[in-house]
Amino acid sequence: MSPKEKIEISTEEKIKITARQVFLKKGFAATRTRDIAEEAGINLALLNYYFRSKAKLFEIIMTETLSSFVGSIQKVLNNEETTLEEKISQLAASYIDLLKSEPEIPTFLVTEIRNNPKELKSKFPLGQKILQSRFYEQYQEAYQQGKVKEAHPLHFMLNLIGLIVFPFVAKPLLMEVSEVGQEQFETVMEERKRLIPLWLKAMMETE
Amino acid sequence: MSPKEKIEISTEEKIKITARQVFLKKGFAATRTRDIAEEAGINLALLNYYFRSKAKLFEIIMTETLSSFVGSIQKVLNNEETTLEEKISQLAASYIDLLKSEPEIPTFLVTEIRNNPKELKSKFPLGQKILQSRFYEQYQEAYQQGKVKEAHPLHFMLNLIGLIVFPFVAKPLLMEVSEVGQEQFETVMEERKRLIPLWLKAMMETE
DNA sequence: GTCTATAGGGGGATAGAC
DNA sequence: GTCTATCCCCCTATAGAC
Repeated sequence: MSPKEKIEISTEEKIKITARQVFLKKGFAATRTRDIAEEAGINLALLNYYFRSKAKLFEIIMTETLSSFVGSIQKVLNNEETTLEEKISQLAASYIDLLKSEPEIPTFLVTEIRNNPKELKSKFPLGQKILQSRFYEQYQEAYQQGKVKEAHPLHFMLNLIGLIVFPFVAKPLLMEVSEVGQEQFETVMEERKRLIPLWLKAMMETE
Repeated sequence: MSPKEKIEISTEEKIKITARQVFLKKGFAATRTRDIAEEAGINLALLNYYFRSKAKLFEIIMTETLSSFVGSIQKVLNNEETTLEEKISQLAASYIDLLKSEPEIPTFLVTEIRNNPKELKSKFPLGQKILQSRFYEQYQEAYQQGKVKEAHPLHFMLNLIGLIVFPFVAKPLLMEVSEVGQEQFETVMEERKRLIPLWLKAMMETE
């Protein structure tokens, strides 16, 4: 490749990128391969040439999306240099940034897992990874030192993730049903980067 | 109708009940009218005889589900006899009870609104109803008295609803990805009836 | 590799008998 | 009202030319 050469995206890559957008937006069932082909500016036959079937293509997208999602979080969870509080702040900030750039991810995952709950666990032992993380260790330490009041860590995890993710799940409904617009939503999410760690601290000290 | 007569469900009603279950579980796009007919123990043609089309049937289900959902909440929001704190407790308790009996509702609403964001607003001016509620009035009073620290009420609403609803949205993923089972989930949700009001109070006093 | 044309099947809807 | 049989469209997938 000469240095002058324009960076061209291969047809295969173009299909994948487009497919990702469409699948994220509409979900597997509601997506037609024609939508993808059209939007990618290629012929429908090419999609099958490269990926054999809609299902295969979808599985690739799904796996890659989950991998990068899980991977990005694991780095934070297992950082040996940071305290529990710092990890919470980092999680809130990086999660929110990620979801601001791809707000459809939570709804996408929720609907696709509903329709196909199988095989996820074996591929992504997420629960296990959390339980084995430095993050979880630090949480347990805090609990033993009496800094955390509520016994069941499930509450803590639900609260941490829910406070971050739920607004994105509720966003379409919220924007439809109220006067909240895109700009205001983003402002509020920026504020939450700061607020969520404070809230969680206050919640953890409550019984 | 003689008093002795068994209470028989009309075919129309039977279709509607079944359709509701299937739609809630799989969503509009992934549901086949054949699924509904089969599970209702009737013939496919009957479905169209009574409801003309899949879309019409779906719209009826959707409207009724939303109506009862919204209605049940409005009663709590506009109760003149209760304080803000009591309303929060009641909302948590009755919402959680409702969702324990029909846990698919949140995911259902989220996915269907994504696929069809139109017309919801006009039919259910939910945002407006909240802003005009006694509940919201009391929240504003609390804010003016300095009991609530954070300026934007959107945070408060997102937190209130998110703490209640998010676990149900995350439930399929949670149960797939961890060792949490149905029983444990229900126990945790019962605890949250008590905890959410406490947490919210603590959060509201945090800046 | 990329296209056109078409096969093949599934699913929503209807005609018409009972 | 309820059924069987069937239509027909839409969508996925493939065959085959270029």
